[in-house]
Amino acid sequence: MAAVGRLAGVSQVTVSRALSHPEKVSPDTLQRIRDAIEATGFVPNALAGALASKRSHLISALVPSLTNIVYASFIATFSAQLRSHGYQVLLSETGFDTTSEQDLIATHLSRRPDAMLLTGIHHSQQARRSLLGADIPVVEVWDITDSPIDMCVGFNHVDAGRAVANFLYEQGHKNAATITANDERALRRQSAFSETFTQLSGNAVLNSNTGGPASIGAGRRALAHLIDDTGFQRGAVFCSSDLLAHGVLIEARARGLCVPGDMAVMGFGDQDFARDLEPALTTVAIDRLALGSVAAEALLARLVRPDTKQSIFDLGFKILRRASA
Amino acid sequence: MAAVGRLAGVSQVTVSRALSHPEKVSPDTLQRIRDAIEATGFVPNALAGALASKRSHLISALVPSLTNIVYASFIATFSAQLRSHGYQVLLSETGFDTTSEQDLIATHLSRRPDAMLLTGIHHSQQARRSLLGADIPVVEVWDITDSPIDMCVGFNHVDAGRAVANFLYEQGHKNAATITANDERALRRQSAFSETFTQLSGNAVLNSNTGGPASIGAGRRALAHLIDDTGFQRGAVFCSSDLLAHGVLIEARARGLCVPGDMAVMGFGDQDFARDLEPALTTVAIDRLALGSVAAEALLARLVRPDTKQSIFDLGFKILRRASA
DNA sequence: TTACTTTATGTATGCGCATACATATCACCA
DNA sequence: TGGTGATATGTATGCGCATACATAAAGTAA
Repeated sequence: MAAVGRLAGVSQVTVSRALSHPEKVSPDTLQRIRDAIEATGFVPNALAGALASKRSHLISALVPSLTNIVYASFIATFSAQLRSHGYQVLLSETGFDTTSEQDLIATHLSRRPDAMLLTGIHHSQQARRSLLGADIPVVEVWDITDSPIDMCVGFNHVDAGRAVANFLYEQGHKNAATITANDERALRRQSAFSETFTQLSGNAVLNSNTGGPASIGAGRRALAHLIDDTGFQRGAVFCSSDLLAHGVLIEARARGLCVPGDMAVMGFGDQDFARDLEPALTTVAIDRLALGSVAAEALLARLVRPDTKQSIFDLGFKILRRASA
Repeated sequence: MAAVGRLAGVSQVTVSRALSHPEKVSPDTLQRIRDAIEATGFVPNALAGALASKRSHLISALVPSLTNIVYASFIATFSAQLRSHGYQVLLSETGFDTTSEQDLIATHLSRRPDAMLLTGIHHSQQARRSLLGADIPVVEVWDITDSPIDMCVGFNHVDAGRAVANFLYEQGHKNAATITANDERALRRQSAFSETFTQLSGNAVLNSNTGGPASIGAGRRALAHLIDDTGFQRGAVFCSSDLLAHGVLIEARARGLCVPGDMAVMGFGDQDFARDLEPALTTVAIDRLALGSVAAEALLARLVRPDTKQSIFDLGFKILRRASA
């Protein structure tokens, strides 16, 4: 920066100003500085800038999995929104484990992010302490709670499970099964569903857990297991993700079962392919774009005015009735 | 760090050493320092550390799209591998546009990454210049070239297209069509396929471009278009991604076409669901995990010994014959 | 014992920038 | 003409750490 200044005939400070407050520099000086930057190929050192100004323009984000399109898509929105405000996102995968999340939080905090996004509302005590100590805006997404670390953006998973139970019961189903990935929030929806459905129909729900992440293959295998090993035959199947539901659809067809005639299938998430399946998948829509952008807005608001009050954003959900249930 | 030192009765330097070279600090001093760190909740400032040491332990990665599982999955491996060596990955989405890539490169370089990963081998001239100027290891992935900026890890897309053409021709197909997403590498495979297949069979290939990213819906619509508007009826369909092929399978079934009896379908990528479709998808397997880890290893090697010589890693591809073709 | 090495720690310094404050110049009005 | 305020630029400083170098203490071989 000093070298650029020398070339433009000004001091380092003026170069700094030309970059961050161009309106405070006279037009011709500005031009000379810009020419000098061009000529030298100067790239400002954001590390030094952050150290001096105590603002890193970095926002850290922790998601369970990058390969899960559900997280990837909302992070894409989140990042784009923040980028347009001059922030960069430092992204890491935590897995579904609060201890590894805790380590990552410490690592991320060492980069002095201006704010942080976490997935879910369950974090280790140590993690909460670090975050509180860091004194930066924090947004927890994909779930809501009355006592967020700072802010939260999401929806109520218990309500969602209940709503699906009511919906399927009202469609006339008396029997139901669930297929759920190994994900705390999905399990919460599952038990809410199960409880409500049993209460309505008087019949127990066959709950199953794939023991891993959601995938088409896992959905196929889960349905096969449900039919072959537990004798499930007719009724509704509520899957914790569209991906599982998709696998269920494939397996059902391979077995000659008619959906929704023999078996109604519901997914969760309204992923882009849901409408393109045969039959089109009935599912629960979550506005993932809104999730990403509301989370970004919330952080930005806090960064501008640290006393911004609203801290709980319930984005809700919507049952999308299509052909499969 | 000075405060921690005061509490432990040592200077700031000793604290710094305790953190980065614990073997150079006497055991009891080390313990006192660790207790002090624990007591104060001290989190080292990586920005200052990077500024002083000129090593940021940050590696920047630019991919076209985070929501494309194909990129997400190899980046997951790449990140995990680097994390285990003490590096963090700063990830951004470039879209499929070299100008926006160029801007992102500048932004990323301002954070002084120790190395950079780029997707593909086509970059703006300006981008190449910045990268060369930054003087850091660079790895370009998903493609290979004789003249990488620094290193490249991938496979030959022209060879892949040709191999698929040979494969389908040998299966006895005389007619073929292609459905390709709007992606430079996919288009290169398409034209290689097309040229080779025409040469072998004497018949022109019906090429189509979805004009956007690959998706199940796009695959369905593309097949519908192929059949309704261009009269394609029997033959082989080579899709630029498994996702498109999946859509083709659904549309074919919806139209009562038998796969592979009436129409053979090939995908590309061997995504996890390919084996779980009905019929199971014949596709081209790319070892994405290897891609991520070889790229990470290549960068790590360069970081340790800057004169490491090998710079082109051809990972190849493999045609996986399953039921759909 | 001397001289030399090893181990443990401290002092001084600077990485590259942003900020507070000082200074200089100029326009403008009384 | 002096005084006031606005505009443009510069000087001094420190952000929090890592590194080179200096020093002190203890061990080692002759």
